[in-house]
Amino acid sequence: MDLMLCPPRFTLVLGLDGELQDSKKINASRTQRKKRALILNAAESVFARRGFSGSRLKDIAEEAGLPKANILYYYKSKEDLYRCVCHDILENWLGAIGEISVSSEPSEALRKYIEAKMELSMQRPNASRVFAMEIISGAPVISDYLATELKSWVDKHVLIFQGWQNRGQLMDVSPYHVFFVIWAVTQTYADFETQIKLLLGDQHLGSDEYERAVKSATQIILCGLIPR
Amino acid sequence: MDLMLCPPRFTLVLGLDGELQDSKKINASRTQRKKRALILNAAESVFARRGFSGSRLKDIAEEAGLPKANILYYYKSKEDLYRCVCHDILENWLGAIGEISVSSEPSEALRKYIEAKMELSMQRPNASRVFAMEIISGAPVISDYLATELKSWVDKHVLIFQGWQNRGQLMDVSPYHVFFVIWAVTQTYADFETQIKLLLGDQHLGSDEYERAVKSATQIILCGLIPR
DNA sequence: CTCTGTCCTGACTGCATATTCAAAATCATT
DNA sequence: AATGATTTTGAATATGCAGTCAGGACAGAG
Repeated sequence: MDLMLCPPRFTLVLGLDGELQDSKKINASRTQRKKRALILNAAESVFARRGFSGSRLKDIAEEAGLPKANILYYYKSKEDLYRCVCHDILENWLGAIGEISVSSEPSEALRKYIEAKMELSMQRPNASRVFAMEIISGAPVISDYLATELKSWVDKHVLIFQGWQNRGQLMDVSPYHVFFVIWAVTQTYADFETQIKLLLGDQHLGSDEYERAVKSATQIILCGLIPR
Repeated sequence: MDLMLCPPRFTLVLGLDGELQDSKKINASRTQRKKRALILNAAESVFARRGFSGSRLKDIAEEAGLPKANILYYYKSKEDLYRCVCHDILENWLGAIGEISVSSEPSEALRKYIEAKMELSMQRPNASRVFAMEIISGAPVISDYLATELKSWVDKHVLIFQGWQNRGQLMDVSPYHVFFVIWAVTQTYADFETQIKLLLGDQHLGSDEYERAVKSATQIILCGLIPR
C-alpha cells in the first residue's frame, strides 16, 4: 500500500489516531479557536469540491474571508489543514453515530443507525464529500484510521450481526456488505446531491423531499435485511 | 446553476450531447485512434484519482508512457482531454446498460440491471470514479447531460416503475429513489474499493468476494423492492 | 505612555504547471 | 530517392501556487 501519492511534494505518514502532530493544539484562547474553526469550515467546503490536490489555498482564504497568509498562520501548511479537516470529520462521525445498540430489536437498531447516518449526510454534506474524495483518491491520509479504528468497530458489529443471524433475526447476507450497502445509500444523498437535484428537477431538496429520501432508503434497506 | 467553477482559468460550456466540439474527430487512422485511446485510458486513471483540477498532465503522460507534448498534439488542452474522458464514459455506460426491459418480470428486470451495473463497476472502476468526482465537484462538465439525456431516461423508467406499482409488482417507494439506491450500492464497489479492501482485510477483492458482493447487494435491494 | 508578546498581512521567492513553438523524425506517395 | 504531410519532442514561456518573511497593528501589563 503506497501512501506517498505525491512523492516529491509531501509524505503522508500521518498520526490521526488521537492527537494532531503538526498544528497548535492545547493553548487555544476563545478567539483563536473561533478563527481556527472558521478556517476549518471554509477548508472543508473547498476540499469537498476539489479534493486535496485540486484545492487552492487562495480559494480557502476567499471562502473564509481572510488573507491567504493568515491561514498559514493558523495552520502550518495546506497538508496540515487538510489533515485537520479529516480528523475533525472522523471525530464528528464516530461521536455522532456511536454504537448500534445490541439490546434492542435489530430492526429498530438498524433503523436508528440508518436514520442517524442520513441525518449526518444532510446536516453536513461537505464532510461526506471530503471523505468520499479522500477514499476515491486511495485514502492517502486516512487509510491508517480505516485499517485500525474503523476496522475494529466494524468487526465488532459484524459479530453482533452474526448473532442476530443465528437467531434468525437478520437475513443471511454477508454482514460486511450490510455496512457497505447502508453507507453507500446514506452517503449518496450528500455526495451526489448535484445529480439528485438535477433529476428531481428540484433546486433545494427541501425537507419534504428529505423525508421521502429517508423513508425510501430505510424501507428498501430494512425490508431487504429483516425477515418476516 | 453556475457552470464556471474556475472563472479565470477556463469556461465550461460544453457540448457533450452528441459530438465533441474541440478535438479532431472524423479522419482517425488506425494508429491515430489507438494512440488516442491509449491516452484516454491513462487520463481516465489519473482523473479517477485526482479529479480534473488535481490532475497533472505530466502524470497522465507518464501513465501513458509518452512525452507530455505528445498528449497535447492529440488533445488540444487538458480540459478537452477531460471532456473526452467524460464523454467516453457516459457513452459506454449508456450503451452497456441499455434499457430495463418492460416485458419481463420486474424482479428479473431489476436483477439484470443491478448485475449489469455491478459488472460495469468491477470491469471499469476508474470510469465510475471519474464520474463520482465530477458529480461531487458539482458536475461542471456533465450537468447538461444529466439534466437532459439522463433525466429523460430516468423519467421514462419511473413511469414503468409506477406501472409495476399499480399492479402490485413493486413495493410502494418513490421510484426516483429506487434508482438512487441502486446506483449508490453498485457504484460504491468501484468508488470505495480502497475502503472495502481495507475492511475486508483483502488485497485483491477476488472473484469470490466479487460474487459475494453481487449476491448481497442484489438480495438486499431486491427483497426491499419486490413484494411477496 | 512604554514594553512585550501575539496576531496580521503585503510583498516576495522558488518551484510547478499548462500550453506553445520550432525543429527534427517518421511516414506516405509518387 | 524526393517531396510533402503528419507526427514527435525538447526547450521556452508565462502564469499559478504553496510557503516565507519582515515589518506593522494591536492588546494587555506595568
